[in-house]
Amino acid sequence: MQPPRSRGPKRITIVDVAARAGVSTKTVSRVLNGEPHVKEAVRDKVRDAVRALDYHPNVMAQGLARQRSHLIGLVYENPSPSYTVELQMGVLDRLRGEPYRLVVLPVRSIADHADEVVGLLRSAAVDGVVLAPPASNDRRILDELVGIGMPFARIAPTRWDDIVPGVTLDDIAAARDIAAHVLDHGHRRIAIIKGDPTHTASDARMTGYEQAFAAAGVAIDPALVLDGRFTFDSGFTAARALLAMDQPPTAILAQNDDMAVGALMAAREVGIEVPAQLSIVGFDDSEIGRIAWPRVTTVRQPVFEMAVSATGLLLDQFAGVPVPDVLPHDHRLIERDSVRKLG
Amino acid sequence: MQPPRSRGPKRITIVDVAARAGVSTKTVSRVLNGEPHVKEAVRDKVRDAVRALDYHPNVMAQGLARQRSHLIGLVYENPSPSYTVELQMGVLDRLRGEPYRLVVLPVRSIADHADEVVGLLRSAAVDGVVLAPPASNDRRILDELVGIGMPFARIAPTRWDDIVPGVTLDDIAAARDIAAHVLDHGHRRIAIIKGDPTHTASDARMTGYEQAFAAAGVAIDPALVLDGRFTFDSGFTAARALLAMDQPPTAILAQNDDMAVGALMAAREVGIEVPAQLSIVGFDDSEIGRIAWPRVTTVRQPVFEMAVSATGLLLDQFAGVPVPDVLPHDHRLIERDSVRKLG
DNA sequence: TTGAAAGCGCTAACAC
DNA sequence: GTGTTAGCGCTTTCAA
Repeated sequence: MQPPRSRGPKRITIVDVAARAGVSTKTVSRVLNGEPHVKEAVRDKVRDAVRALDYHPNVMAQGLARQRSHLIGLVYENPSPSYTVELQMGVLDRLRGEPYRLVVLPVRSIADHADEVVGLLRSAAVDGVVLAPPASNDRRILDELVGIGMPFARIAPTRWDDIVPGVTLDDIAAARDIAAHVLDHGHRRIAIIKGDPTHTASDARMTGYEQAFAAAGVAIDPALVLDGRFTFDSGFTAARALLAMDQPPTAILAQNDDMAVGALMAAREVGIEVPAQLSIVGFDDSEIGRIAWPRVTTVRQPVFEMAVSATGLLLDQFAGVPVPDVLPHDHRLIERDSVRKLG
Repeated sequence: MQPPRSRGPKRITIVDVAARAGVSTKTVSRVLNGEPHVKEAVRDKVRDAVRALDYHPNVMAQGLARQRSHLIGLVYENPSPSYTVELQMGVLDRLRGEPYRLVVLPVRSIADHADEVVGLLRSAAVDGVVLAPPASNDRRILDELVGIGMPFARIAPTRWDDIVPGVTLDDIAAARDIAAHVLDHGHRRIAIIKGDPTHTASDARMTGYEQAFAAAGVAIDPALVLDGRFTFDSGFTAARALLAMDQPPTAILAQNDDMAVGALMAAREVGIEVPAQLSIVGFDDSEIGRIAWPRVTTVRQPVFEMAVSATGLLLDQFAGVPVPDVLPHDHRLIERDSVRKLG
């Protein structure tokens, strides 16, 4: 294929439409934007001209003139694919039918690149941004955003610092519930696979676990607490180490479903049956936990719905509608087949 | 949260930078865009002013002036999440470090909305677009794109019609290989779960199956051929129907991995063991097939790499570099644990 | 109800 | 090397 590929003939502009309809460009603009004060007859003439010429407004010119791009950004890290997918689907779902497009802005490591994120947003010319964890918890990013006056919506931050709006989930309570569930089933030698240490959710969930252990009067064995990365592979690796111990745990609390399924795979590789010999629970209620075998018991975090809500928060800000500071979302224990009653 | 949220003080423009640096706006522009013919001393002055003012170019103004948005679109349907994720990651991977952003443009049903796709692209103001199947096969979309001179790259179309460029995979050969693999293992009563009927890949893969069956002298039983949708659920449903038959198949060819894993789940629900009592194979080599149990035998389609290549094709077009018409990618049989030798 | 003209912030063409 | 002057295509005063 040869390069030149000229951009075709000259583009049709609002001037052409105005000329053809015999009106001014301002009138065309009025019709296009549904503004009042145009006679119906004139409206029709303009619409005919638009159709006849197959006119499409130049979005960048519009953007320049009205100072908005009709683009929104989604900033996220990429640890768990299942989380990311739901997140994105939620945003897209809310955007359906709205005159806004989604620009995806994955950031390798928010912790390492926090100072570049806002520059990224400016250069992407987005009107606003949905911040997934851990960006939703990054003080530098938030402060800068407030500084330049760019609207945002925070997803599931672990602390607010009076920076709003956002949607929330009680990570601590959710983690407490799932840990309590495992403790209730008689497990005492329980391992924990934490998420990415740079995500504050990892600490929040750990806190929830600790509360449940304390309530049950059980001590957490530090030797059984490992760091993961929220990925399948990291769960696999951590579980393999755990299961190779002299005194392997009877249950594993993984801080998300990807890692739980990774742990499942590790158990299988060494011939340990779940849940017969080992119980495993996750966190999130991702697709991956539903299709695994056995299906993993988890605590549901409504990621899709939170993404929908957060996007709504953004759209409302654009519309000048007052928005609530915090939109809470509920977690829910989902009992499936990966936990067994002990003793 | 209250709405007004003023857009802050007036934005800093190139004029401010020029004034502060004591040069013309054009010179600032030159420095910013790394153009030659500027004295090093002047360059420094401009850079200092940029830093001091925390100046960020207005992307829409740039876009309007140079007639490019630095946005690229990705058009896809959403049947298989695992496919979509890999696709998107491939595009994003290629875009890393490039001054282009990705706008995701999911379309519910390409077949039903083909005529709206190009309008969508225009209104998204993208410079070019990566077309995933089935959009990459839609003649209307392609013709319109050629008509308005918008660069594109087709991913794995099943027929070219001289509309290039794109990346390709031999769906027929890949399907033939995986079917032959199952036939080689002695299976004769083989069911087929096809993909979405509106995707031409479904027919191409079917053709590959037929060739393998013909070569083995085996007839395809039409009663064992069911339509799926490329989703886990559709694979589950189809397999359940298959396994409820008086004479259930001994093997299932699913046209992608999501459906294969769905079939796996269906088998488990009725107590049929895979691969002991039933062999199942997929197509794609998606993440889902690797984490399932047993891990599913499949034929690899390098979706990620194809997305990378396609995006490269687009960037090269922007750069005016001549690009190859077709970039072929290879498939590869991946033997795992879901097929058993019969008899 | 409609239009003329002045931006929006940047780059391109052409001087100097 | 550097600056001047037009646009890019649309929306917005503000008149009429």
